Amino acid sequence: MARSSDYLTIGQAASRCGVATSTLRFYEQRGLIRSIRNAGNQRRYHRSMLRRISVVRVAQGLGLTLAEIEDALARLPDGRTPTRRDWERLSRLWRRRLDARIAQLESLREKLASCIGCGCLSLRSCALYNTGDRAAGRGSGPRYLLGDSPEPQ
Amino acid sequence: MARSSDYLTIGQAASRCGVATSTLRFYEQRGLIRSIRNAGNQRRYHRSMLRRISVVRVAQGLGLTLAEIEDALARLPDGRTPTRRDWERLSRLWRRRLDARIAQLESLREKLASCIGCGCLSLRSCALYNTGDRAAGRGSGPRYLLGDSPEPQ
DNA sequence: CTGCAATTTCAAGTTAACTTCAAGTCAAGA
DNA sequence: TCTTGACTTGAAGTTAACTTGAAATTGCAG
Repeated sequence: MARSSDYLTIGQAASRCGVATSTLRFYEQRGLIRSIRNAGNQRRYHRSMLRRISVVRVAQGLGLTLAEIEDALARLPDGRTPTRRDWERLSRLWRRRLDARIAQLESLREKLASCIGCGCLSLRSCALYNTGDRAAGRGSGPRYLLGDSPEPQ
Repeated sequence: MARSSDYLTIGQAASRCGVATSTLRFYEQRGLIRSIRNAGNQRRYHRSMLRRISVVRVAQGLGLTLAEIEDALARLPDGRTPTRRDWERLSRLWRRRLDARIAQLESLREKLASCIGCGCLSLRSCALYNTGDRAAGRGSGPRYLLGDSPEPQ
């Protein structure tokens, strides 16, 4: 029942999704995607997995971390590839994140505009400096440019 | 002529700017800021340096990397702390970055909205998937969530 | 003068999201 | 069968922006 054309090698899957093969192995190791093995221990991806990879990539484009994406996908019943309905729910959820981020940037822009003339940058009085938008201080590592998640989950 | 109150210890400067002392040492090592040394080889920051640190932090809040900030500050005559006029120019420049980023996110939001119903995520036809907004593939390291600089410099 | 907090330097660690490398195995066309 | 390209694993490297740690000084209050 499973035609061989339903399965792709890692190279085929990677080129279809526009990612490197190393990325797919990495995603699999993180548990974001899955594969089966052929007789020679090589990965084979079911075509439906392409959809799941796409969702991951779109979510990344929206600014989600792999951990958040992992979490969202893990909430799908028995780890299935998102159905149309799942995707509807996910994209609605993520849209709110995007809205929040845009609002944040717009507020920043306003503050910047009102500060262009004043040049104050006073630590006490400048709204721009006291915006609190900076992704600050939790642990080491790079500072994330998209800022903190406004609403976890 | 230089009152001692014109100079701050690293701890004082750090707490005034809301950063860690290690951050100031790191910035100095990167050439973003400067200090003089007292008799006992400890750093002393002139009050005007607080302003420069503020500019760095604001720029980071706008999503610029330290390399870009470094570059912008390096264009100021003999590395002076930004004057009101300098800040005017810088903030106008950075505002354009912010505008571009907001526009990018808004376009993404539109695409997402139009995809909520369709659930296609087709690699060929889906606008969302083919937005090209992902900060992809230049070298190793983390992928930056703010995307590529739309206009270098 | 004592004692403790703040500071110094330099090296190494942290985090995310991957990539690169080494050394070997598998697949498939000529 | 030969050869070449795709695939395997695990470990280590990459990048940004810092932080942490160790061992030694310095500053200042009492």
